[in-house]
Amino acid sequence: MSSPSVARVPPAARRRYARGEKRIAEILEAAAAVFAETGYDQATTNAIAARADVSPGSLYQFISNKEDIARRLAENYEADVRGMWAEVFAEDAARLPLGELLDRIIEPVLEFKLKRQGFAAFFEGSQTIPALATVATGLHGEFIERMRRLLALRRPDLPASELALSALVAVRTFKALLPMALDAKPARRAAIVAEIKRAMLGYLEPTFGAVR
Amino acid sequence: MSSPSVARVPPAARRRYARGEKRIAEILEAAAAVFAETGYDQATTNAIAARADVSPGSLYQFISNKEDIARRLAENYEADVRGMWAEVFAEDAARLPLGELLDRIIEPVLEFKLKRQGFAAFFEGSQTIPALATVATGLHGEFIERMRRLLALRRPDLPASELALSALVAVRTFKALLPMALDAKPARRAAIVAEIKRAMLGYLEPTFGAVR
Amino acid sequence: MSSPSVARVPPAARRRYARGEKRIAEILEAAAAVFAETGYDQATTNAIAARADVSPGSLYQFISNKEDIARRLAENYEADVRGMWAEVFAEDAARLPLGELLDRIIEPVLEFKLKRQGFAAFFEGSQTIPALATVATGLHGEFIERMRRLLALRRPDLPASELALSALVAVRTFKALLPMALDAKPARRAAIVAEIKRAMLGYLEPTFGAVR
Amino acid sequence: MSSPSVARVPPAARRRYARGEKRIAEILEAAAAVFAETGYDQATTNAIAARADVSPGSLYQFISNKEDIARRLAENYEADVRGMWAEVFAEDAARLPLGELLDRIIEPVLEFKLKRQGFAAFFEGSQTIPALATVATGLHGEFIERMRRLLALRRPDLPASELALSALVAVRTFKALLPMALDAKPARRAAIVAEIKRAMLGYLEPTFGAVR
DNA sequence: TATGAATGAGTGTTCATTCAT
DNA sequence: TATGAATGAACACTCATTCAT
Repeated sequence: MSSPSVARVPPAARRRYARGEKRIAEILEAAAAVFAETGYDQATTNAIAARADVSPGSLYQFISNKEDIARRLAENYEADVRGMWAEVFAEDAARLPLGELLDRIIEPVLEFKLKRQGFAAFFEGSQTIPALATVATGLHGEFIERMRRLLALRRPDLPASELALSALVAVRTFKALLPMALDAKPARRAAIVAEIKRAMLGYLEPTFGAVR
Repeated sequence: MSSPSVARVPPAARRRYARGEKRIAEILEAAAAVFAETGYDQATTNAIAARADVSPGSLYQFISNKEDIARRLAENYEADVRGMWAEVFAEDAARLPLGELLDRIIEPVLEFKLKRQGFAAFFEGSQTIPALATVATGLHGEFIERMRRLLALRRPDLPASELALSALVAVRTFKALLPMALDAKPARRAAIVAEIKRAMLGYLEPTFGAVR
Repeated sequence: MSSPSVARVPPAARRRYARGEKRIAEILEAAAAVFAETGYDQATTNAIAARADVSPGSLYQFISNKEDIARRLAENYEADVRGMWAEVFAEDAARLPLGELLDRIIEPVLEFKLKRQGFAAFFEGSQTIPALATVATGLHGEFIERMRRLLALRRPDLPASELALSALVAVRTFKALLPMALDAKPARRAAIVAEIKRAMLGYLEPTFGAVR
Repeated sequence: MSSPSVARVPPAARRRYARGEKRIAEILEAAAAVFAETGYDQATTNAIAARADVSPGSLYQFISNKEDIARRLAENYEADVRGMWAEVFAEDAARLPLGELLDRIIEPVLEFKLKRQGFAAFFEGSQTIPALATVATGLHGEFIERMRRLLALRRPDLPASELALSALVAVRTFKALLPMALDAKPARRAAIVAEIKRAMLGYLEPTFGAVR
């Protein structure tokens, strides 16, 4: 997860602080795994503690309750997603040929989700846990919005509603197809990615294929 | 939910039996609502009993445990889906022009899910509940398989792997886009359905558009 | 504890209701004992359940949490105290000679507290438990107010502030001395009661002894 | 709190020792405040440590456990009470007119309790904490005994049991009325003290008023 | 068959105390 | 000596399930 900058702090304090930070990271990592395996409700704080090789009490030295763990995970995940997006949706993206643009998006998102395997799926499907639902919904909306802006730059002549709908469909399709690549054996992955790209191209090409 | 055939049973026993069946149906209906609202883990058997206007003890006259409720719901749901599919994927479907074929699929599935609103979403997202996961995965696989067979009839010349992949992509895309129509205000629904169709056509047309 | 009137309820429902009532009474009795022995904080709900010969879960069939037990105990105690007062402070009390008036008060209060031994002491000293503090403070204030009114009837010529102060002092003194009688061996009790009366007479006589 | 004599110890050790003493004093002061505010059970050692500006671990450098804090506080309180009593119950007290004797007692005790406000009340009401109950009971008994001796000097002719009872009643009454003065606004205090004195005089005068 | 009280294992959380640094 | 993270037994409370009526 993203590590905050460490500077201008006396070294002793930093060491102590760092210990706590490390523990939190361990706990969150354990929690991510347990959540991914069993779901939020079935996940017991004791199981998380055990997985993090920590006593039940230690959990509460750093987090304030079970939902707080979820919230922190969500926030870390959110920050990481934003970090990835910063590169994916860089300024020049709109000027790329559609095929290259899709490569530019599919590749890093796939890589990102591969690294977070289980948790990403858990996160995406957690509409019943308020702490996660808010973040997930927000990120989803932001993804669509970024896509919409990209499409708008290519076809400023299209009505807003059409642009919005295209972005929505594109993002939903993409999110639905990506797991095929995630779950596939590495050897098959390239072929599946190609097919995902083909599918998206098929949908977007007619309208957004040619940049003026 | 589908009611099994009732025949060749003495009338008194039948009445008793029917009464039990009715109770089960009430309980399952209540459970579907509670599950949809709160999720499986948060749903308490007491809440389900209360909603079904039945005492907690009575619940266990008809079901053997909480997971059993989920299993029965899943089985009923499965049967209903199969019933719908029987019409959707009738013999003549393969001979339809692609556009009509898509209408034939999209329309009833949308209608079906609209009727089961909350539960369908709950069912789809319950990977952590074995009783549901099995059925959901099975149905998902079957949907893909049916789609694959349909495509195979249209292009028997294509290699099996390509057909399988196309079916997979088509089904996933469809499932990902359908909620847009489900969640939309009724007035917007037709437009969204049209866009869903356009998206799927865009993907399937090049390969499966023209039946020889 | 005060039992609510039982009437105009179908007998079956009454039996069921009565069972619950009995259980609540048992639980409250057990709780009163445990609270009296260990104090509110040290008292565990499990200990209360065990003492009531009931499982931990059963406690929560009737009460909603630990504080609720305290609240109910306080309310029952309050009701019982009010019941006793109704007789003690009857209309004619103000016309009694002071000595007889004191007998009229001391005797029933002593008897009442003897029956509730431990709990009364616990109740009186529970300023840190909001559920009890409110009731205790209220009852205390009411006791003083009743005494004040009694004294006011005897000496309507005295300024209000003096009457209030006398009532305050009388009640506090009485409450402080009563435990001497409670804790004493039964044989000594009469002598101590006499001394309590003498002490109060010594304070009240000069001002309120002679009714005009 | 009373500071033990410091002498005949090498200066370095003394400084260290003194430092420890200071820490203990700070901790005990913090504990007294926390106990007074929340009660013994609700008071956490962490809260005490924080209030004493000390880490939780450091607490145990000086005290051996939570009850030990209470015990030390009780002992300090006991010592302070004894110190006050030494003056109050000096040799000449028995020869004073009763009114002056009461002044001699009421005044310093009131002042003493005013200085210890919260803790005194906490201390007095802690029958469930053995470490405090013992000391409180002991002090209470000692107060009565001192009073008894005073009364015995005035009326050596009275039977022991009567003297004991009078002392008991006097002390209990006094303790019950004193809080009225403690809780009163300073302006009202003198009037209340006068009333307390009047009440006690009313009880003691008849028997102990005139020294032979 | 229906009821709802009864059960008790299990949950999240706290906190007095210990211990590595 | 001082720190504060670590510990783990306990606690209040829940809920799927059972059982007496």
